[in-house]
Amino acid sequence: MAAARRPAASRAGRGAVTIEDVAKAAGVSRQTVSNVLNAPARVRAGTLTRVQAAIEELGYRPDQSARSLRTGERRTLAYLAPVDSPSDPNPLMGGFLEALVDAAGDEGYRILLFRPSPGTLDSRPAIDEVIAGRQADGFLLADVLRSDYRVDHLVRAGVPFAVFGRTDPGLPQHWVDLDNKSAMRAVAAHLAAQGHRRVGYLGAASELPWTADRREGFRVGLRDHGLEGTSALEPLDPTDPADTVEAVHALLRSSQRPTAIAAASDMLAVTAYEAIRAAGLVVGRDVAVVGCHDIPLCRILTPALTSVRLPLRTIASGLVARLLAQIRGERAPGQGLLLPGELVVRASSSRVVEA
Amino acid sequence: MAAARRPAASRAGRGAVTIEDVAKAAGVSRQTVSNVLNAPARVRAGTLTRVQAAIEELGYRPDQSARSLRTGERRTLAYLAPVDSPSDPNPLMGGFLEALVDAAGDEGYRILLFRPSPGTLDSRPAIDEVIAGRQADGFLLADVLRSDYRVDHLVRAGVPFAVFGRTDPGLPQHWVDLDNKSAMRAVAAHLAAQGHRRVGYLGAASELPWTADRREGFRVGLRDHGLEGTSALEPLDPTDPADTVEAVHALLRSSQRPTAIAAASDMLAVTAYEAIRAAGLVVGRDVAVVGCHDIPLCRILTPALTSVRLPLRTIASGLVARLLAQIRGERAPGQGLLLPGELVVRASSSRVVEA
DNA sequence: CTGTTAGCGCTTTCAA
DNA sequence: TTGAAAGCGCTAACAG
Repeated sequence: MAAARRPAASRAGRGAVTIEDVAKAAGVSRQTVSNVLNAPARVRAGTLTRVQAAIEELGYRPDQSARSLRTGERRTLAYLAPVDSPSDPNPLMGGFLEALVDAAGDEGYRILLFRPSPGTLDSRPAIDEVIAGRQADGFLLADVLRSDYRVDHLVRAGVPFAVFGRTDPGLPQHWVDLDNKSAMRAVAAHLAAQGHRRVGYLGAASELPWTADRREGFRVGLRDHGLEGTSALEPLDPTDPADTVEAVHALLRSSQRPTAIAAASDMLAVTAYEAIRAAGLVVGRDVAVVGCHDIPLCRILTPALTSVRLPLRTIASGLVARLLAQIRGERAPGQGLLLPGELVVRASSSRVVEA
Repeated sequence: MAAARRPAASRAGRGAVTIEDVAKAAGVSRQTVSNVLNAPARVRAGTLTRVQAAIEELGYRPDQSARSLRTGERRTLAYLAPVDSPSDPNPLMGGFLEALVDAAGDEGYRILLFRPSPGTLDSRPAIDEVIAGRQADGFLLADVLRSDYRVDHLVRAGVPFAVFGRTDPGLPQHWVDLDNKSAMRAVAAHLAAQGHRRVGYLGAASELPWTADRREGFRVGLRDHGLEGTSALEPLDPTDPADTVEAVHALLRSSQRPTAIAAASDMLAVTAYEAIRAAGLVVGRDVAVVGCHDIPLCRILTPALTSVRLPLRTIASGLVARLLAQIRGERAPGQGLLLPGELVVRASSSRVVEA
């Protein structure tokens, strides 16, 4: 057999089992095999099982390239990997990608990772490249800004896409987002329930929309429960811990020293831990702390950090569902999906404060 | 036209600009356009620029599926995303993937992410699926075990692949790995240089080969410098912080209390921080700490954590180079590549200890 | 229900 | 140096 003669790379390249091989083995024509795969209803039961047996036997899978060329479907979704600043990588990116691969895989789609070519800031050429090369049926984006030129570009290109986050209304888009406001309201509610009256907020300074949303949500939460908020601080450079430490110290030194601090992210919360300790106070006893994102570290810290968990799998499947609905031309399952975060209460905020 | 009837997906699907369009625009035949792309030397300078102008003008890119069908090349590398335990996600995975995408992109290749279907533990069916569907030209693997059935499977399948890590010798493989032993020797050397005499080691209990390598390297490092090592500990469940805390306490309570602790990973080091504090000691002053991996958190901690940085970009480009060499049938640039980690000294271990 | 025919967009002989 | 013809593996019409 020719196939057996080829030593290496035999299966991957030429010489792989084709639809013709299956047809021959099952004693039918190519077309019947194709029907078995794409329109089983048209095939008589007997033939069906016989062909399926042959497929199984030979380990046949349709060549994706051939199928794509014919149908125009790529069965691939392109994910634009965020230009992750090496200084502040997203520890959840790995988990999110896995969730994405699983969600897409459930629907028979694959995930193609792409990025702007190194050294380039503009993602548009990279997007155009994928479109022009017909490498994907649609696009997935994360970390979308209020006004995002990438979304703009995809809209113009007339290509299906879905985003995690969302721009200002005005641009048509299918999106999934964490309900940042409600999440932070819930944090405020939790702190109120624990008996806290004076609480501080440690915000991040970033153009990502959740920055403002979380602060606003927290503000509303304070009002809901008649809490007294020490001023919401905006460290200038969230990647510089010294800056954040200074901000926390300012909070702690204030005449109205808060008994709890809510941070806009877990990383900020960690810095708050350090600052609180440096001030001679004990986290969880003197000052409660709550973070956001629920990165793995939260469980490792002492005390373990209360945080808002991102429903990564739900986000991923929501994105895939919305994107596929467009690709298939179905009515979308609602254009946007606002997901609640899950408050995971741990030791950093579980002590009840006396009035 | 049937194609024009399709409403959305217009550019991505049918109706995209084809080689024929370019040929028409440039007033040449299809093949000439193809030659411009694949064998520019064969085309007269004048024609070349004219065709290139038309390509630019129309934004033409060859349809990947068509090209693949013809050539057998997929220009795609499949990366098997580790089955990331939700309990212990790898915070560097995002950065590693980005490095991989960049390295592959430099060579004109894309990265296809794939995983075993949810609920399945065995990656082999997923691998077979990619092979049989001819979706990739080769495979990339990480977190390889000493005896790894996935490597075994790829060898059997006769498909090109490269791994981050390596199995026991015996299986043919092209690999890139961190020189874990040397890295830990360097850590020991660093601690010796700082004047430490009694140092402890906090090991992880895992079947990943680096676990043993790092411990062994550290042991050798101790000998090199005549250091006294408190027993190397193996927390039973590295994901359970309480367990690790207990281990560190045991170290600190020992009659030969170490003045420094080297941890096999940053996460363990963080737990060591907590345990040291719980014992009423100050990290960096009473006890120096060193981690490994240099996750972003290291810079955020107080004191900032000394750690061994993984050269992710070099790892990625080394993997891609080795894989492509096989795919192209070139002689590989050396089968294995052992890379040094970079010791990043920070405040957690920069105080010099008096003798 | 099954087989025949055609062609997706591209590259690769081979001729001119 | 350029053009004509063939065909990669598959699926969608259509014919039997």
